[in-house]
Amino acid sequence: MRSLLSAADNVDVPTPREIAHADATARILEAGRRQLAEHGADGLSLRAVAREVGMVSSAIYRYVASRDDLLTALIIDSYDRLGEAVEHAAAARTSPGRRFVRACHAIRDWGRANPHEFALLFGSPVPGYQAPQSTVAPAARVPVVLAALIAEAHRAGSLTETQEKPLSRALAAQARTTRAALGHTDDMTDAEVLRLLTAWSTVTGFVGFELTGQLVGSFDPADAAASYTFSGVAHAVGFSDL
Amino acid sequence: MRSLLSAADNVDVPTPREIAHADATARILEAGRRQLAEHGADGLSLRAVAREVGMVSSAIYRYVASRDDLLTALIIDSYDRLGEAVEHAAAARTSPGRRFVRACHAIRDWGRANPHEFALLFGSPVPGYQAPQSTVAPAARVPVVLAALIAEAHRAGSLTETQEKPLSRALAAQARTTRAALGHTDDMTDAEVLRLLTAWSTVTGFVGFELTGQLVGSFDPADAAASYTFSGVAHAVGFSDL
DNA sequence: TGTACATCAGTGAACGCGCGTTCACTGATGTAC
DNA sequence: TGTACATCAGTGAACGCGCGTTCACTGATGTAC
Repeated sequence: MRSLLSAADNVDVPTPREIAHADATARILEAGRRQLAEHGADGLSLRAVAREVGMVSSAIYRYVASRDDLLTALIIDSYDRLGEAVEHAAAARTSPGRRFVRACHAIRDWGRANPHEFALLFGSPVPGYQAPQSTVAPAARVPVVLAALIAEAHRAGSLTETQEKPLSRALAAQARTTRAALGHTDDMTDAEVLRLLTAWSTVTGFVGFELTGQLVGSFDPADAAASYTFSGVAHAVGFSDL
Repeated sequence: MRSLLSAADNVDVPTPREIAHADATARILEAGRRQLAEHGADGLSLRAVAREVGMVSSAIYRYVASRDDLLTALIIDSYDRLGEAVEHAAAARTSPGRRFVRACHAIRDWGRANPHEFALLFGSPVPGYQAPQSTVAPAARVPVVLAALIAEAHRAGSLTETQEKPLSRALAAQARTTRAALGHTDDMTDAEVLRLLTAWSTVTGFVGFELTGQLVGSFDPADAAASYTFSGVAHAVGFSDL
């Protein structure tokens, strides 16, 4: 009976061993996250992770194929956490424009709280490391949120139509592909997706400046400048409901 | 007579030994630059540099106090090269607005040609490394160039006055300080220096996206998007002479 | 229900590596008289 | 002009370190009959 049960359950219900394995993997990821937060991507070492979870270094290989494997998992995890924070901020009950600004602030807040992770995602490419396909979807989460807000305003007709420069054929094709990838073939113009690109660049660039200390001596406590800039960004995107 | 000569010359003319020392230092910097370009900041090792210049590793310490010392020198060098490229682009014989766009492209071009250096300047903070005061002036070169173009257009009266949101007291104070630091107390408004901040953020963010592969699958060969974006940036700053 | 076997988690030692930095040294190049 | 001495460039060995990864192993936990 028991064997029958477990045979049936094996299809979807995890065995105790599988649970333990998943638990240990989670603890390793958590330790890796702490390592990453404290010492940055280059300070991430399997041996240190092992030490932190109370294993001998070789035991890690039961759960993780290599250092690069762990790093990839942490990148995906970081994208997901940032994405989650931004999605949460964008889910407020206000106008799309206000939610857009909130999303920008969420990006900044997350970056300030997790500077090394932010740098891992948007800063230097880790030498010798090539991001695999599995990071693509998580990486798109933030743009997807921003795009949804723009499309919402577009549908509501509240997005200001600025006079647009004509796009070259190549650029228009890229814009169309990108809109399709974001799921907005019909409720977003080519010019709008390009304004999204600009906005997203501005916010990331601003936060990058702040985190790498470029603003020291000018806009150093950058809260006021951030608010001003993000409002301006939303305005430039065309939101009229700020 | 010789001793008199060399005594007199010692004040400003370098002795042969000083020349040799400067030469070796230059060769070490050059090797460090190559290391940095190829393997990134974390792949930079004094031993590898020593190998490349044909010295034994300990000999490097005749010329460089430590690894961090070399890294600082390379950071300054990178800022200076980027600054030089941008200054050169901004020196063309056209309208300030067009020169501004040219400067943006120069930033992008330099970043694409020197991705690891770009990442060193604007990407992740190197773990455990604190940028010393000596990097501040070189770091300001690009903003200084952009600010000069804005001020030039301001003086010519060709800068569009958009309706500005009022600044908070704190932000206005920072804007004033920044204008003063850039040497534009009288020919630039607070709003204008904030538009500079936004523009500079956008360009850096855009180039960062491109270099870290965030644009793969959307605006991947990013030339067209870059041109479009940088024109838009210049327009947003207020240039009407594009 | 109890025994025999397979699976898996974690150990401990070892591999080879490259690193930054120190130190006592050998020669060559300059300087002072 | 020639000798005595100081300065500096570069050598070679060594230090202690932490790393990623492999491998043969011990026990404990599960599975099959």
